[in-house]
Amino acid sequence: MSTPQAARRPAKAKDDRRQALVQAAFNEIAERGFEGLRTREVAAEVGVNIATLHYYFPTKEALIRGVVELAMLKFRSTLSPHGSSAEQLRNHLHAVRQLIRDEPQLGAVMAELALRSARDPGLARVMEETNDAWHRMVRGLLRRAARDGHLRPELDTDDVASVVVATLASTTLPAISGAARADQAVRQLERWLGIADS
Amino acid sequence: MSTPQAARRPAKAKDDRRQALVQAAFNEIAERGFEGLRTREVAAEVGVNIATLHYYFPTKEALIRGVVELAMLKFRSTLSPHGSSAEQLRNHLHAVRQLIRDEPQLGAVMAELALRSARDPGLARVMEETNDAWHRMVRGLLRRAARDGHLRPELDTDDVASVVVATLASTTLPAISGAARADQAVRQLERWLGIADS
Amino acid sequence: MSTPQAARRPAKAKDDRRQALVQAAFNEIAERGFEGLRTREVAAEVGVNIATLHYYFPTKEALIRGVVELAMLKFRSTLSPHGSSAEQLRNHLHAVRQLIRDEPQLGAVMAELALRSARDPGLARVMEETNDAWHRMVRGLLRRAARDGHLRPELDTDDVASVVVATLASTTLPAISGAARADQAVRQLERWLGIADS
Amino acid sequence: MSTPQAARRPAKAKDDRRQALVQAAFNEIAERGFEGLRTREVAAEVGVNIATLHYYFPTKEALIRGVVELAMLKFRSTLSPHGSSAEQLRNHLHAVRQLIRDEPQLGAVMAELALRSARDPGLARVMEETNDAWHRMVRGLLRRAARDGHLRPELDTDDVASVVVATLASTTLPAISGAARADQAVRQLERWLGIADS
DNA sequence: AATGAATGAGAGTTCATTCAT
DNA sequence: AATGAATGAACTCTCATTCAT
Repeated sequence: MSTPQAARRPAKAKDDRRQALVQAAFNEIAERGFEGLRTREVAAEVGVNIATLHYYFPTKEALIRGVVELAMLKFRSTLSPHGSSAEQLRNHLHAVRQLIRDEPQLGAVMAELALRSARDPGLARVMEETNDAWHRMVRGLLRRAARDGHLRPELDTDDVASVVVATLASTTLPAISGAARADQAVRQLERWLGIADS
Repeated sequence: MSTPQAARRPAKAKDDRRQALVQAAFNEIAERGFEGLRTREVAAEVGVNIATLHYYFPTKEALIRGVVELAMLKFRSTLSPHGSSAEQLRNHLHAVRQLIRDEPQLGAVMAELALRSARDPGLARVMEETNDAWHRMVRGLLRRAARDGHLRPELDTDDVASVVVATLASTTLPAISGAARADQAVRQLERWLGIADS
Repeated sequence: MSTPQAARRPAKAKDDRRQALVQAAFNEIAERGFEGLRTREVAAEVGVNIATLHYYFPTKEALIRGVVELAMLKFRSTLSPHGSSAEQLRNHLHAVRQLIRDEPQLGAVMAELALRSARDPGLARVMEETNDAWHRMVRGLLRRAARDGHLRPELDTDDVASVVVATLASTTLPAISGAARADQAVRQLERWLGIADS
Repeated sequence: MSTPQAARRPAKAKDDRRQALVQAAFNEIAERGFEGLRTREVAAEVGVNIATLHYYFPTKEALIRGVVELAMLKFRSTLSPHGSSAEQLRNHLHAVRQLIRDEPQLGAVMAELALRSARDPGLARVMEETNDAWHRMVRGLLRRAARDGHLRPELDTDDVASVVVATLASTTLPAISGAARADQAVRQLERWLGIADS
């Protein structure tokens, strides 16, 4: 039906539209919460008919699963450490802090997903995996820093990782941890870890 | 017709039913989130007609405001410190940790409210007040502990309070901070503060 | 509990409250139409509980029947002719015109009742009686005026009465016959009848 | 699949259903008044789901505005005079009289709208425009008739038009102006205007 | 005589989903 | 691949009415 050479790449176009719908749903959840997520609004944001949305996602739940994937993708892409061994820990703290500051939508969606996972075992599994990966990564950074002498060796890296992750995670709840408080917390974390700038 | 002791107190009865409805709504939010809050379900849980619910609360929003009050009451009642000056800090950490562990519903509702406050300025104000009070209280405990020599004096109590509050607050997101992780985080906090049990 | 002299006149008091409720319902119908008649609003206007209204009027329909009575009473009290034989006709035109102008509420209620009578045979009978009485009265005035030489004798008093009643009745529909138009119509009627002032 | 003549016209089909819903609402108002207008009943009369009604009309008020348009259309289509100059006036009286007789529903709806316009400024404007147009048209007929010598020249055409319109309008209130009375009134109007048949 | 509390039935409206085209 | 039209189920809210006191 289409020559290999000048083929209209249907799979690609289809994927584009799928992604556009997922991104629109992501935006809606960030702005209005699951409480205010309306499939019609998502379709309208992309400029397609509501029936078209159901062509790509048979149910609202399927669309939400798409949002979960997207959110995990966005979040995990920030996790990978970079920079020299000594700086990776501080880099990570700053990266996550900045991620939530620059794209608060991701924080909002992550928090919405965290709450929803209490009622959705499948989602709970996904969230747990992501969270475990995060915890392991932070713990790895801590161990390396300790080995390199940048950290007091008597620290239990598992426990410290829990505080780090907990503190960073709480920045997704703006009502509880305002921007200023989030900065204070991260700064104090750096002091305790002995990796403060100055 | 009624003994003085068990006298019928109509005002009390009305308050009772109001509270029963608020508590039922509280439970529903904890279990299903705002996403799944249905007035009919709330009425059914109390065993009254949906019209009766609207007799006490003209709108769903009014009912939700009732839930906000209840949640704030429940949470603030845990804030008041107790115990000797030296132990108050540790007591508080344990009290909040235990509160979320024993009544995870309160944690769930607090987190739901935190997310909702992003779309509800009135709620945002209430949450901010409560949170500020919490922060101030923790900071007060830290200052007293520092003055009494139980804490390293060079610590910035404002920043440390932010970490403490952030860590404790994150325990309301079970998906991010499982029970074990929450315990680890609190333990590490105690170590850093120098108030560990053993 | 009360001496015979200073007796609380229960029958009278009861009637007073009944009448207050009917008058309040009358006002509501005038302001919002049957479409907007709410028993709770009627009770509130009188300052009593909704259950008290149902003590006096078992159903909404019973209250409406009270309003019908009141409207008929108010309207019929304007019908009785007065003044010298020669002036009675003009007096009547002016009286009705002024009644609707001064108490537009009565006009509104009469029109509401007129429409409702299409669906309420009992009301239709009452309205027909009142209207027939009105028509007969106008016709009587016309006949007397003709007999006294104040009117052209060749007029068919029945037909003329129909025009007079129709024209006056239409003043209850403000949307169709504004105040100015109503005045014009009455003036022209007087000219045709030869009873104009100047 | 479809002949050019009976081609499926989607735009037309949509309009058809819209009109069917408006006509059904029109019928309901005529039969039960605004007091008894139920959207579910309207949808049922057309044989569609209540949600379908809301697909075409987002709110009940929007549906009512459709009814207003329809009523105005129906009424105004009768206004255009026809016949020779001398007969136009009589034709109009008969046409309106017959309209209300043959389609009493239109009369009922017009009266309902007249009453409602007291509480609905937008509707009041529409009614006033239609009514003014009617009044002007009747006055125009009167002036032409006077010019052509068919009418006594001393008549104030504005005032006479008011009586004519008022009398005809009152025929929409069956309770006040029964069929026989309406005929009498129109007959007498013709006599006064000197345009009676015999 | 009067009321606060409660309710059944039903109102308008919303929403995810389906289906013919 | 896409859509306009349609729907069933459910939602919040209303209202006349009832009942124990």
